[in-house]
Amino acid sequence: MNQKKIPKTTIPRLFVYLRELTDLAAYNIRTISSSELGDRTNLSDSQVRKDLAYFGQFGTSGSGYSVSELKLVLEKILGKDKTWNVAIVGVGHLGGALLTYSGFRRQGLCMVAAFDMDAAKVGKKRESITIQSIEELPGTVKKKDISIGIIAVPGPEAQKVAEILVAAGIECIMNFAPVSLNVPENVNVKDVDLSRELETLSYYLANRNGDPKI
Amino acid sequence: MNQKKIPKTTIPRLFVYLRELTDLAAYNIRTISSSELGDRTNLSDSQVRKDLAYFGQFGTSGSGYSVSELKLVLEKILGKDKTWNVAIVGVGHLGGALLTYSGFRRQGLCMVAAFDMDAAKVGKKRESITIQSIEELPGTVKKKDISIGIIAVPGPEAQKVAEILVAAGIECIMNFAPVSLNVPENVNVKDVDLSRELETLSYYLANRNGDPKI
DNA sequence: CTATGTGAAGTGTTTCACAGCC
DNA sequence: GGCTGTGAAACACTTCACATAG
Repeated sequence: MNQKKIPKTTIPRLFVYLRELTDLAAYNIRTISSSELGDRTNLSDSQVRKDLAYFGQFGTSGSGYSVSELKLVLEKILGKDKTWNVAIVGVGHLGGALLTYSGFRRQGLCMVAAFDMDAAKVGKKRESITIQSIEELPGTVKKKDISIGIIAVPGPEAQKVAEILVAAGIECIMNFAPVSLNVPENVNVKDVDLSRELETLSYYLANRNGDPKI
Repeated sequence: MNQKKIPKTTIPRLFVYLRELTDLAAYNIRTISSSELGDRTNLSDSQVRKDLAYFGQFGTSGSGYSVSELKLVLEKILGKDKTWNVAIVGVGHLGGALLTYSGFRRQGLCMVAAFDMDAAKVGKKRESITIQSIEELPGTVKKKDISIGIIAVPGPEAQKVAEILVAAGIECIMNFAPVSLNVPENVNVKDVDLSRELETLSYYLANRNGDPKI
């Protein structure tokens, strides 16, 4: 086995490097060293080298990495040649914002459908996407080749929505509801709990100077 | 030194336990074992026990933990008796959604001010909060005792905003911009990069069955 | 008999430090 | 000289397994 095990933490960092390289390329910078790339991303130089070394040898001793070459390599590794169709379930404040969030499309993620349980919202349009009833989800997932589902419904509804998504064949879920979802092993769930993130920040605020003892 | 080092990963989990305990208390469930709490949060029983044991001995051998007691203990540890004032910078789609996101208030986080660089937005109201010019930030932070800042501006503006927040005395920042911020050591930054999270999900989608090699 | 609390073992990740190359 | 690629060491976190308590 030639291939070492790649830490789960490495992949998100590769996306960070890629963004930085895209910026650097725009400024016509030709080469960059691991330590400089690390400075720009708040990571250590050895971290940068190790992450990249999992996938091959792309650098040149003495001068560093070619920006354009490394950018291409990362795009290949990360599958940026492909685009993925995304559906959102729950078009409240947050869901609506995500629906219109321009950052996704730039990264090869296409928001192609939106669903809501609220009959009053069904049929309304948001940025060229017509909100559909949740009953239409399975059919739309197939028809539009959707592979990622975003859950942006209130906590108590989230598990039910997850089951509908899984039944429709979705294997990648981004969950904004503050509950722990139960899904089959083959389904990948990424929890993004905004309150919890903020709360965690505030914990450190509360225990800034004192000890974190009870 | 009586106090063992607490893993950084433990704190977010304590918030997860607390939410579950709040649910359990609402259903009048009196006691819970580590393994049952683990099942409900998708964590292992030993993980639950270890996390709690960092802060003391709250369980009873043979029967488990008292729901009400543990809930109280966690609220104390996590500083849920306090509330924190939050300001948001950047009232676009995402910032606007966060501004009106009801989940924060429930968790002791009060959104009290909003700022935007766009003069057209300044003076407008969103959910009882009047959008202010960024120049007013330092004064408002002091006047309203704001301790957490949320950055929801486009990437290129984020670093500048971070500097303004830091200069105003903010030590906790939640950053939604897809850039790595440079801030002094005493400032706590939590990056929430929605595109990156989705991209990471899609990476695993792309490499589901094949090897993740280049 | 059930379930906690906890050292010890195991696993995963990051940093160190240096040989080798440009 | 400067910088990469990489084993080895250090560190961090999770799981195991069991003595101990109700």
